[in-house]
Amino acid sequence: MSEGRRPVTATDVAKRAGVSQSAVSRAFTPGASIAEETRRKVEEAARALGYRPNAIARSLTTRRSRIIGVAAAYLQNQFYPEVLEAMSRGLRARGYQLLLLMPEHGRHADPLLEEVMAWQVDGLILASTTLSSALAEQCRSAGIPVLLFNRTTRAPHVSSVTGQNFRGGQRIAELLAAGGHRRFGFVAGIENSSTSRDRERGFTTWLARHGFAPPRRATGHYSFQAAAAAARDLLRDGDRPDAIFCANDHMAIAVAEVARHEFGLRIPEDLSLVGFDDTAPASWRSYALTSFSQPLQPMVDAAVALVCEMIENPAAPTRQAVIPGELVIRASTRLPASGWVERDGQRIWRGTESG
Amino acid sequence: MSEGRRPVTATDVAKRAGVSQSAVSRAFTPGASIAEETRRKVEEAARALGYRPNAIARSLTTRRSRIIGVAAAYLQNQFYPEVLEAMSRGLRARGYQLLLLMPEHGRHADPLLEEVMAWQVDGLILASTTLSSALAEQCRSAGIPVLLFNRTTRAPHVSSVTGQNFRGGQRIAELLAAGGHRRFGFVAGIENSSTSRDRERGFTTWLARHGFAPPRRATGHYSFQAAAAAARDLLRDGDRPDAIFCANDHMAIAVAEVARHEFGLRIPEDLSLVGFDDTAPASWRSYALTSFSQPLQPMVDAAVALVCEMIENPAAPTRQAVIPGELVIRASTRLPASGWVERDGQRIWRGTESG
DNA sequence: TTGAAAGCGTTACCAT
DNA sequence: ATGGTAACGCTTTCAA
Repeated sequence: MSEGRRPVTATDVAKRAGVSQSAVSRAFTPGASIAEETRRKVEEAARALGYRPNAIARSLTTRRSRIIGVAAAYLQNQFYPEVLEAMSRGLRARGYQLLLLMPEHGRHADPLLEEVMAWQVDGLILASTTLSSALAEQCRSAGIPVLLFNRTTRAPHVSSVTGQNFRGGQRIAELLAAGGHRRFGFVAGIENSSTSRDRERGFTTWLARHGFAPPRRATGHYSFQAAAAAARDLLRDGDRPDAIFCANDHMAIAVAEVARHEFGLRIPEDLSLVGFDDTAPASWRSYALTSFSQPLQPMVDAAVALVCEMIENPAAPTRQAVIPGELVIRASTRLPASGWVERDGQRIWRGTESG
Repeated sequence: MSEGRRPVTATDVAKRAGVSQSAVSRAFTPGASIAEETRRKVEEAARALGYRPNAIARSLTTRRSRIIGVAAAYLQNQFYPEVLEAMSRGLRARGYQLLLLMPEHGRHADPLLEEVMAWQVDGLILASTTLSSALAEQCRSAGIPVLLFNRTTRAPHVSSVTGQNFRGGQRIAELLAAGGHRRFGFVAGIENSSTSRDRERGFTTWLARHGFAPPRRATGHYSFQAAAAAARDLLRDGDRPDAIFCANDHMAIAVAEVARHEFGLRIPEDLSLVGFDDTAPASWRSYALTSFSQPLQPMVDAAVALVCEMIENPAAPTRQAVIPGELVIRASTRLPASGWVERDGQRIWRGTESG
């Protein structure tokens, strides 16, 4: 009620508890040496006054903000919101806050650098395939730990967490070939995205090695609209693919819509379709999209652990964590006679090769 | 290169520029009185040293963090990620950062209070229908401006930004009645959510006033799985509804899946379906969901403007902003002979009543 | 317009 | 274990 109430400080608490302000600080510092009796008095006074340590002042003296910047973009793709949600929880569990950094639409993430530096973030997670590598480089050279999530960069010595992009692409080629397909298509994400590139390389490498013609390709820029356009491109002429692998589920859904509703194709009778990520919509019955999974929680757990480790031990060597996924077979692709197992009500592609 | 490089401070810049540290501060403070020549010298030195003002230190003295806490949950619903994205950009444009606060799964948002207080956020946006009102109350009484987004609360004197929930519900009833439906169903979100309640009230009020039987109802808890279960409930017995209004698109999609794939119903021949929010998936051809829109950008713009206003003028009266939407008719409902107009390739329900 | 100096609310380092 | 005191990096008086 009293409007002009000044926020309660440690000094207020100290006064009330009859101890020094330092003692109050100790009472709120986990490992500090303080008598049980003193702590009790402080806690009581703090409770009575409604005191909470000021994180900003603390950051100033400790020179650690306990803030992690997370740069994201492209939240239309269901994968990222769920990542964000899990990251926020994961970081919080370790006492960090998540500062959300969204680049302006122009796609250059570099203005974000201002915020990153100004707020002295303890670490930065780049959770977007589309963000510029320059930002990562600048932060690194400013001594801020940078972790790439769901992407890598050409520059070595940058830690990252990704799924099995290359292997996923291979597995998908395997499954489609086993399903009797011969004319393949690929819808890429953004061209210079490592994620899309690796998935494509896995796909084409396997096909080439097994004597198949290279897939026709089009670019979907990770966007729904652009992926729809890419689908029109691939499906237009007579020699259209009978199986299309899209660099992620979000684009695969766009392709499914175009194939069905604009070209009247049946999936998988006329066209098999595979995505990547295994996001929620992939399991919606209308799409029943075969997809190589990127297990959310393990990936996020790894990212949180890694970034914390980098903060605590800046000298630690960089690491590229690759979290294993699996190819979940649904109704958008033909089911080969063998090569898969059933587990928890899902069909998992085991592959035709050992290993 | 040099590992142990200490961050550059204003004092470093001052030394190099041959001015006082205060002058450096002024050079970076928009309205400050400083000679052009001095500013130039400071800027040059700052550039040379790579100086950026430390936002944390600034916050400590100004007693304004320029951080807005945004509490969200339920990012599975496409509406919220897009809100988050727009909010981050909108806040940034006004010099604020977005601290993402995700409650633990237990659904009690109250532990978030710790962070809100510790970080001295300048304002708090509660962007989730499911977050506890208690948090809002505690913040308000701590003098932190609170804005409810896409929800309201029983307590008066809390500012909010919502869509036209009540009116939307009415419009939907109108459209369905005009389409010749007689047996209505409603899938609620979380029971004590103002948003779901208002939408339902609009729906049932209109139906009652026009002599229709009240809709059968089930609860989807804003969750995909629960909404699917609700659909099974509503569709199971012989006297099933021939039109279902779901409190949001996310649940409507779940209902569509169940109706089609478990009950073999055709939409809209056997069952009309309406959602709310008009999120991206609503326009996907496989669903073509009729939906009352909540225009994202206007809602977010209003929220950002409002929260900034509350920060700058804490004495300002509270406001409940209601952002108008419209009922977009797609193929998931029968199209009445009249009552709608075509605009930008979309069919908009104009209604049978004036006003 | 400018510089000196006093905070802002903590933590960290001293002695004690 | 405790209290005093010096930072932390900035903004904001206040004199000059």
